[in-house]
Amino acid sequence: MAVTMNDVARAAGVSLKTVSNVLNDYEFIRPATKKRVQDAIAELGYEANLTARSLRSGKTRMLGLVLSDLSAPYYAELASRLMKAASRRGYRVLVEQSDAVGEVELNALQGPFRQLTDGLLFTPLVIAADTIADRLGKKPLVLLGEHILDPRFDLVTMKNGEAAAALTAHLLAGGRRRIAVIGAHPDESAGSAGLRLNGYRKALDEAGVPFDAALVAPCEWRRDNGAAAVAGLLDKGVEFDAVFGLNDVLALGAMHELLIRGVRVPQDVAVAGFDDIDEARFASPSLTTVSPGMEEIAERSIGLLIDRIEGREAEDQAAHIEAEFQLKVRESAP
Amino acid sequence: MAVTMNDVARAAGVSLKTVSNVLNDYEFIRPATKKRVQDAIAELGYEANLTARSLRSGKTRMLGLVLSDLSAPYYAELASRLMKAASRRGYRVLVEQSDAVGEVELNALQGPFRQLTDGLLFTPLVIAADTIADRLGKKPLVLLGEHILDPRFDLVTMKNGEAAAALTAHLLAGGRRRIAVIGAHPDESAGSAGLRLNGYRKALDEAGVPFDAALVAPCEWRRDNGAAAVAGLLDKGVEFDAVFGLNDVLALGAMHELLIRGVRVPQDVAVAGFDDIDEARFASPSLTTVSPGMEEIAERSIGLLIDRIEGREAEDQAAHIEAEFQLKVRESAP
DNA sequence: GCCAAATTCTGCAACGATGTATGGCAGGAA
DNA sequence: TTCCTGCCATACATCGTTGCAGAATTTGGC
Repeated sequence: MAVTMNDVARAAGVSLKTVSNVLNDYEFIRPATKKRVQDAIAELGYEANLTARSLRSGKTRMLGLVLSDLSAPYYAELASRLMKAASRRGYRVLVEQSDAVGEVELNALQGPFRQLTDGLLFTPLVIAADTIADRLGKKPLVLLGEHILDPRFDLVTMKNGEAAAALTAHLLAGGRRRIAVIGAHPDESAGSAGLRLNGYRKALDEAGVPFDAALVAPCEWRRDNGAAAVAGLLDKGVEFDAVFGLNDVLALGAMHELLIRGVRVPQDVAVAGFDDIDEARFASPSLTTVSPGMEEIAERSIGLLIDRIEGREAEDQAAHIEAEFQLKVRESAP
Repeated sequence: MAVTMNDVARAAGVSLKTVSNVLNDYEFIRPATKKRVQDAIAELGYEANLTARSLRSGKTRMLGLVLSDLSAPYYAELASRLMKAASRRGYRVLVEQSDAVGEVELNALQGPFRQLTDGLLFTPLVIAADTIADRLGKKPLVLLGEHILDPRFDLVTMKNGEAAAALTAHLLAGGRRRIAVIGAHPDESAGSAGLRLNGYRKALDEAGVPFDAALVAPCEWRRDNGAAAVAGLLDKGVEFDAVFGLNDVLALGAMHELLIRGVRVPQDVAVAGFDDIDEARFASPSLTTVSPGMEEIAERSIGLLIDRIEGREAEDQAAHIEAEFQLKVRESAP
């Protein structure tokens, strides 16, 4: 049905292999032959069969991206950028949503998903470094965003702790003393939540402000949870003059709840988030947050992964890349 | 390197083809044989090579999704749902971002992207129905969201016109008479923008409110454009008591600009959007909008596409499915 | 116990590309 | 003339799977 290399070969009066050689830029081909083949290709509208090529070469030119949920704005923006960066280098990205379910994460590491891709960008939310190492095959893997600083794995991330500390310091400098933290993950210290919480505590320490566990609300990073967490604090009568949402959607959910209840932002309570999603700039009031250098993260993680795949990177050492962050001071916490 | 069907066959003491038969649920296999094969598979940790299977069968069990930009919240949420719906049926989704560039849309229809997928979910923003028909191969295609109501194509969409009319009627019922519209696409009538604008005009007509072209601001559907459009209207001195953003991010951008300039929402100007993205519920004030029945859209478009792929649907007639919408009245336009 | 039919299993040839090995044919050196 | 080298093109095997056709075995009816 479709035009194959064989048809092209027949049309150009050469062997099948010569067509293959033309396509793969083989050195020794008479210009005249090359032209005949290329003309035949154009005439017949030949397109290489990627599946056959993959079977033969063992490469798919697809990268896997494993994240919890594409509908989360941060991941959506990141995925969009990653796909564009990959596309520029001749790769596609296949996305797998784990919903933070360990089994799905595992399957992404070894199952059919792995087979379909030449390398993986992985955001491990549930499974641990040793599990990854166990199940990891020979294909390259770059960890994304979280902070499993393990000599076995490449990692591209941002300065979670430093950024959180800088943001907290900013709130403290604004005179806030009781800063609620929303979105902690108590059983985890290496993930973004843990690192950001550490940054927060460090900034408090440095300012000599005591840490109060009552101000920390654990929850998953969703808008409605942010709102519920603030509601919980208010209902319990916990006093606070600022809210630090460990990511933007949490902060925005929290801000919504505050405003509904007549709490003024930032006059009564300042609000700050983390991620600088597009929405943060246009919220009302606009949201003070940390910009994680997403463009740099996308570009460098794709670059690193493809370098590994194509063997351009020394294999003996894992790369640990930390993108630069920027504090974005806006209305919600001036 | 990897375990192949041949290895399994040897281990189970059967022919390679019998292993294949077991994997493909061939009817006539002795239970004992089946078990021997399955045990061998489990023991060796055999996993089918999807590339080889694709080459042989001509199917990839991947669906293509073509949209303009995954970082737009509506598309991100839609893509997430589509991927989950596809996953339940044993398919994966490969996303292509067109950035509303015609050439990319074309390539998605016929290039390598098409080859990698068994069927396409396509949101045509630039190219026209005839172009699609020209370049369309034999693989199934379902149009998504836009309104190319053409007997040649399957279409899953929502009642854009009706919903826009209902929303406009709601604003009119609230006493608004000068409703600005943001995000029109003047050169296009079959797309979402055109249909929604028509619905708006229809509702005005029915209420006997004159249409004023000065109230219509054309722009692409981005948050910053929404803000800029409102700024333009205000600066030009155009009077209005409501803003209808043709989608939510436009409305949210508009609302942001209004609030910055001290215009009260909804007291001075009501604001309404379209899409009911997650963010709408948590904006401040929360955004009145139209919920497009996204779950239904996702479920039915995936179902339809897979039915076509697997030949379960009569081929002689295109399906035109319109999901039900819901008006979500919130604070921004009570 | 025999034959036809039903069941169970197998071998071969693809799917469409690429790597390896090798075959011709020039032209220059011996 | 003979041999070698460099250039260009080809044949064959192969990647791992499934469709087709048919071989081998069992079953059932009488």
